[in-house]
Amino acid sequence: MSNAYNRPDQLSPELRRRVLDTARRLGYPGPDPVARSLRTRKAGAVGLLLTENLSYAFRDPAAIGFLEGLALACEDAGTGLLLVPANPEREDVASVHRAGVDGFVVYSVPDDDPHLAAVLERPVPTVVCDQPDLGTVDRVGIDDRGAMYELAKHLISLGHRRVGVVCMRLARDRNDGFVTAERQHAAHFHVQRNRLSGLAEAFSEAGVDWSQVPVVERFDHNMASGASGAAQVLDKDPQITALVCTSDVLALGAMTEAARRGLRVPHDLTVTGFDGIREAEAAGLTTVRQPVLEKGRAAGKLLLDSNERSRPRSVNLATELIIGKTSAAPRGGAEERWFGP
Amino acid sequence: MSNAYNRPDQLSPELRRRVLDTARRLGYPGPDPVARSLRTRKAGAVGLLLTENLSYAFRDPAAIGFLEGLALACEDAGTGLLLVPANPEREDVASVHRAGVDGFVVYSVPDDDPHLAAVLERPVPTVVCDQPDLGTVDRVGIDDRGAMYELAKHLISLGHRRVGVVCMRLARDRNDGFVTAERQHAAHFHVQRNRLSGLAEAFSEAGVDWSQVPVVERFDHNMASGASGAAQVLDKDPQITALVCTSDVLALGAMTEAARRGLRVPHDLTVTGFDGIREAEAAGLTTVRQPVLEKGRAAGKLLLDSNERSRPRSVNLATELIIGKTSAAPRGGAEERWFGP
DNA sequence: TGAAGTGACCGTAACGGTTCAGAACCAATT
DNA sequence: AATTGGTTCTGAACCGTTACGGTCACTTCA
Repeated sequence: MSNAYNRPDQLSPELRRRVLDTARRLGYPGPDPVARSLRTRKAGAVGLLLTENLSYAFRDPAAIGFLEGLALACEDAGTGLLLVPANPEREDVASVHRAGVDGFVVYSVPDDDPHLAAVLERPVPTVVCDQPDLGTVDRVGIDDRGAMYELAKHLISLGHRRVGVVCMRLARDRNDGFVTAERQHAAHFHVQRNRLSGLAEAFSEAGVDWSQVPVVERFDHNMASGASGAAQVLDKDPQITALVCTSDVLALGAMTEAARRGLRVPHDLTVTGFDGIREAEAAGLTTVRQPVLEKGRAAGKLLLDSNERSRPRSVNLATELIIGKTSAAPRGGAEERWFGP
Repeated sequence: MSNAYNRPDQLSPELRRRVLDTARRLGYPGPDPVARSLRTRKAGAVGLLLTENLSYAFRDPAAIGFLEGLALACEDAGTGLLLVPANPEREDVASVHRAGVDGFVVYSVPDDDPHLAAVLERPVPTVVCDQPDLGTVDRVGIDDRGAMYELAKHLISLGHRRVGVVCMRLARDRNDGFVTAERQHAAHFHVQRNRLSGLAEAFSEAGVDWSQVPVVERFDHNMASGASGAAQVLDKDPQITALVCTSDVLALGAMTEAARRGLRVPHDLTVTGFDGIREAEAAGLTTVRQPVLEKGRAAGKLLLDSNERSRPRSVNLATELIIGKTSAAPRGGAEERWFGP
């Protein structure tokens, strides 16, 4: 039977035809993929776990780029891509247990996410992306810390000393407001933690007391968050000359808030982002470009040819500092601001 | 055993603990999802089939919106979403046979796509989207024909009589060039066929000989196609006053070509799109807005509560004609063009 | 004291394929 | 006639789980 469908050379054409005929006559719908998977121990799909609601993957430009790259790797291998629903609100990891996949890609979830723990318990190869190196599974990412350090050096060389920061969520709990040094240091999101730490290091080296720098966190990642975060920072210290955002989306939001306040970018305020999404390029944003598509593709490749016996691999992709037209030297003295718009 | 994991109430806490303990000691990785699926006849995932390479889904704005809506419906139901790799170049439908899913959503594939045929043979509920009503499975879509008819009426009322068209691929074979009446009529993509037919009807009613209207087809769907398609139409008949594109992406590309030629939109040339994507709104494009996200969500909902015994449902969502700033009455006489730039 | 009732626990039969060993068959060689 | 070799075909084991019915001990009530 199975042979008739999958191994035509194993039997005579006549028998094959007869088998297939009666199969059709009996209304047999063809081999059941699940039963086949059980026997062959191959699901023909890889699972993708992300920190956010499933639909978030289609709203965030960087996530979309990552997905596109991952999808490219999958279709090259003829593998399906299963988006695993992992509601971050609930601790329900059943969806991870239920996923019939040959491996997992985990994209930017908090270190202590129960879904991640559930994935690691599954006896299938796993690639984590934008996560700390666990030592036990493959990893792909960038040098977030170094890239942000370089961006900060750029701002410092322009003369910025009084800055503010808007960052994405740092942990699973919602904290829309200022961030303590404590919380910065203990952030559960690898990416955010390292970007902040790169910033802190560069500015500390330049003699800035980092503990005095206003850092505002936003749970939701969209332009509105960037705008309101920027507002909160600017309210706290109107004299900052540069606003560093840990993502382009936040930075684009911050730009709208600056415009709303009549602050000209970069003349009155320097704004920087991170990611290098298309919209940022169009806006001429100073940012760090990271190869999101390549990241997805690399993750897929790593997963799909994981030789059981190779030690966990760790891949760092290159980033590029993009100096756009949203960064410039600060205006003369801060007191000038009194005569500003 | 199974009970220890899934049915804590069926056994004493003490035994449960003991079972789980020894399971851990023996290195038992938890119940196998594939075997579970086989037994329970539930895969916990729905499959998505689209006409293009998998990664296309993440490049096309309308497809992204659809996916987001579908993902929303899935996460509401706690279901996974499996992207089925269906390379349109190859006739290989194995990926459809291999997909362990509880149902399929088919999004905008050609009528004669072998993958679609393979899906229909699978004994699982299916929802087709942007496809003709097959009568046997659920369908969700819009009134492409009516919406385009309405758009055409708008152009006609502005005074346009000499127009050109750039459309997306009409069949599985690549035909980057002019389209015969034959090919328009026999188009295998339901959406394109109906949009063209709505156009043809409206303009025919207005006394235009549709067989003389230049219609250009592009296989790849991106802005570059829109630009080159516009170029081809304008080369053929420089005197057209309006360029109708069957998607916003094509229209945005057409706008760049118009700009390159020094044609001011809408003063020298009216350009219209279809879909109502964000970028079109930003550009002030005259277009038909369709609720792509709702379409995805509706498809998911339909699939996820498909009562076995209900007759196939057909859902048409409402569209809205958006009159932007890329459409206006044609300039005086066409001969004026001779003094143009 | 015995019958009936209640839980907790256990054993087994599918689920629907794939795989592989070996049976059956036929032809050719010794 | 018996051995060998090769091909085609059949049957059974296995993949790992869940559903279900049955056993067993223990309680309750007449």
